[in-house]
Amino acid sequence: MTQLPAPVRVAIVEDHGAYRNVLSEIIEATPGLRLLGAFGAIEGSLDSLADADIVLMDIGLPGLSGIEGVALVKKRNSAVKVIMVTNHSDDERVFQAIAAGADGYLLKKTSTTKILEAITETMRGGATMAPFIARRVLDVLQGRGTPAEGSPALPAGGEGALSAREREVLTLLVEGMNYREIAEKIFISPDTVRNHIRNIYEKLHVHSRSEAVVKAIRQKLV
Amino acid sequence: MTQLPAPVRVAIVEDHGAYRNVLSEIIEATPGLRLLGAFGAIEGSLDSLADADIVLMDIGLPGLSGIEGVALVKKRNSAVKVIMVTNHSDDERVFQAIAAGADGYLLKKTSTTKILEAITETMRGGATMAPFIARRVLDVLQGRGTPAEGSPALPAGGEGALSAREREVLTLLVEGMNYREIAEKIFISPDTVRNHIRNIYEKLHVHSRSEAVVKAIRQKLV
DNA sequence: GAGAGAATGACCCATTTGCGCTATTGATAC
DNA sequence: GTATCAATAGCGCAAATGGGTCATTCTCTC
Repeated sequence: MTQLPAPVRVAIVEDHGAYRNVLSEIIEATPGLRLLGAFGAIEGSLDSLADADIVLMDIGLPGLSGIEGVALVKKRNSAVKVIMVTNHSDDERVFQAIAAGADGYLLKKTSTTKILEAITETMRGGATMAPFIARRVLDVLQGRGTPAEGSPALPAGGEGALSAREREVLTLLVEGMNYREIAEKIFISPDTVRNHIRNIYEKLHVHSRSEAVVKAIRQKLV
Repeated sequence: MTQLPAPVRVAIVEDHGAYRNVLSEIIEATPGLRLLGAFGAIEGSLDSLADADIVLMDIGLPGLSGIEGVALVKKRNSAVKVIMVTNHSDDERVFQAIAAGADGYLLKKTSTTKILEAITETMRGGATMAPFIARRVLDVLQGRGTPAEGSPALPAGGEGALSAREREVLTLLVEGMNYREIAEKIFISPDTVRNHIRNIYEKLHVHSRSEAVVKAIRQKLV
């Protein structure tokens, strides 16, 4: 059996002390991996990072962000592989990090075995994405933007503004549903959906679905 | 204790008999999964595929390819999740399949446990990519690597799969014009406008004006 | 208690849309 | 030379949409 010729040198940048310790212990406890250092910030750690084979980089760092960190490390030494670690798959910075050259993307809730798998796969030239990250990447590649489901709680406040129900219907319009689908989704009759949409058109000064969704998106109504 | 309300219905399309049997046995041996059917080709299996929750689809099929298969299945029932299975990570069809709407990508050498993981993650709304596939996807998103020759250009790459004329029509769609208005604007017949829009829908994988304009805006096609 | 708004539901009707087919032309590819 | 493809154009049809009008219920507010 062929072992790796030398231990894989791993560096960690994570501002949260507890999680940094968890990661450190995992690395140190794994044969074939050597912990070069565990840091709380990019600043002051660049030399070590540029000397690593793998960097596990938190995306949300104080000072220089993880995104800037990727770019800086890659600039110093493009051979370094950087795996980003984040809390939320819907983090907008996912794509900024990818653009900056990240080699993988994990969620903090990822199991330790998965983290180790990610390291070995990355060293072998692959990349690892947590499933919910991969989903977002595929969505973007397929052009299905980012739904970002959630609360229309903020009462945008404009006069002549849409009612809560109307915003709800508009959101579903933007998602491409027709009258019947919207009706079933929010448990009202298709005719009532038509009425809501009618009122939305009037308030937005449009006369078709597509005009409404364009306006909704451009004005960030949804 | 709450079990899943119903087993996940899995269908398989794989022309290589031995591997098809392997996959079938894995599915049948796993509690919570039910094998709807294992087929050697798309032709004749579409009804079953459209009724599945998950389809494991070989990409290199005789007759209709796995890519065409994804598109057909998604067209029948967009709720079906399709996981592609391929032999080679450098298969240029990876990106065609993603564009066609694939929900995941595995290599045939992927272990059975990974396949089952992929199914559960996909059912939960995630996506799974084998590391060497993920690598290629990241490369493309980062502007390195190429989505391979003849394959349709990806949205991230810029112009997308739309022809110049189609983009022109799409722009007018976003501006809220109807068929007749677009026709007058660019001096072609309304029927031709319909044809262009039809082709746009097909390429964007949508089925209505509003879906198309949403995608156009989010994807910055216009 | 009257009035205003909202949300709900319904009917009619013309137009628009989405998609099934087919077909010709010109340019490019192999 | 043939195959492919974009662009052009047409026909038919079912479904979806947009607009008009009317009505009921509930909740606020004055």
